[in-house]
Amino acid sequence: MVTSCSHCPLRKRDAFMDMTASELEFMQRFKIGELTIEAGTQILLEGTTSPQLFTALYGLGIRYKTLINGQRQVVNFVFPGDFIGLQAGLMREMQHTVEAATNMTLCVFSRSELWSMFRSQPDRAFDLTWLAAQEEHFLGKSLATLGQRVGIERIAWGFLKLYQRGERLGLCKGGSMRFPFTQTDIADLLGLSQVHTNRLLRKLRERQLITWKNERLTLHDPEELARIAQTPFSVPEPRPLF
Amino acid sequence: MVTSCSHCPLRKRDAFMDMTASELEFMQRFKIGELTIEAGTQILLEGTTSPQLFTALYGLGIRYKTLINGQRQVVNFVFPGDFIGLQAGLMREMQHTVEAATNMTLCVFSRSELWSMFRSQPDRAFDLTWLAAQEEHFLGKSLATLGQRVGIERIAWGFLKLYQRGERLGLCKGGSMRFPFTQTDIADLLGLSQVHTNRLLRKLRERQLITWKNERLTLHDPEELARIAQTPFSVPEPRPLF
DNA sequence: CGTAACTTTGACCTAAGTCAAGGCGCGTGG
DNA sequence: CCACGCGCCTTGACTTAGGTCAAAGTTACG
Repeated sequence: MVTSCSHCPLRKRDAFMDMTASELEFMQRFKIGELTIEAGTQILLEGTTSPQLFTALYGLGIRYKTLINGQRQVVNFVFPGDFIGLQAGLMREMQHTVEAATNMTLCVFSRSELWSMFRSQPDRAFDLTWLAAQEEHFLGKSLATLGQRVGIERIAWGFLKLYQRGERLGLCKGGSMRFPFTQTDIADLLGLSQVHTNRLLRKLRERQLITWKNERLTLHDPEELARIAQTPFSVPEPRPLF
Repeated sequence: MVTSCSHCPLRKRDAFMDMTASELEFMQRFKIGELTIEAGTQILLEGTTSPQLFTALYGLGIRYKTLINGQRQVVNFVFPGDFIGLQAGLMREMQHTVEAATNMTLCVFSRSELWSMFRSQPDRAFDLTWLAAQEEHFLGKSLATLGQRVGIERIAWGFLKLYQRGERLGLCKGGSMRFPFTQTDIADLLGLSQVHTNRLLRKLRERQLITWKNERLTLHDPEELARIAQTPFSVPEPRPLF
């Protein structure tokens, strides 16, 4: 049973900007189905193309690139509301793999309709471009983190950003959120080894800043984490939902 | 004296995709002037907005972010044909600073016309989105470099990418290109200290892989650099010019 | 000729990587 | 119900890439 866009559970959240009736109508036509997949499954594969584009409706995922020697760089995590497949839609092929970290539900869109969207829905096209620019912005921040911050700062930064995204989406209860990732995921995100990541986590735990067990992450003192990470503490603004 | 888009010296290069007559006509209207600036000048400033957007016509520049402790992360270099100000155009403000490394000439566009472009020129809007996705792709690769590669690999990667971009634009003569950057720029690009960068450069010089003096960079063996960088050796495809 | 920006080199230090072993929790199958 | 295997986390011992500090050499330029 496919949810109609007019009943989309995401759209109502204040993390997302409102949609006009005509936008909504278009999205309804653009949407061709819903996909439910199991944790660990790959959604889109680096180097391939896909006739489908997605938006995460429910669940968490992970985006990563694989180098030719097998090393892995985690590019970002996927949260509900995130658009998946921009590159597959616009360019020849995906530049990274997207994998489900939990069971996920995805909205499915038709790639071939993307071009018609640019013709008939300039506001939606604008939003999509905005999303791409936003992602570029985030990657720039990540780049600065890997290039300029030391281990403990990176970890603090990573957890803070992750948590802020979750919070914005209303995914956090009492300072804690679902966190289905491994230490290796965090290590590959931040350019650290798994062993070193483990030791840095211990430091944060000893300083009572975080708790992480049973796939739940709790931040006890986000401001202090922000201080360590040398980053201003701020909540993301509303953004278009795609 | 402002060059008309129909005589744009960039558009003819095979690095860029062709433009239809109607696209050309639109660009002509979209373009409101030309800006010539001196080396060292800032074009757009992180955290500010601008009524103008630019395309680099001539010269080289550098994009960077500044952290609150003053450290600098170079995000990318600016080559002729690069669009400057996407974030200022779409989002509230710029997320990084753009600075001229040489004297530069820029095409100037009106920010307020950007939205009308999405309405009236879907193909141009599509191209702009493509560009944003392309930049996202590049930043992802940079992220993987900083996160997963060791110093010597990073330097080899950086030079190779830089050179390939120059070559694609026809900026290289006999294996060498203009290179108005400093060791500190390279260090800040790759997340290394200036001193260590210097030592790694010596290694590359000793192995006869590069020559760099008088603001000129020569790659003597790009394939070997690609091998060191663990990256496939490939030439970028044509892309839309904005 | 003097100053400033950039590069080179040496000496030293430390953050982070590697290797290796052990522990813990969980699911599967005998 | 136990035991084996597997994935993940933890910890110790050791090594090393790369950072920091400092000084001297170069080059460009007013």
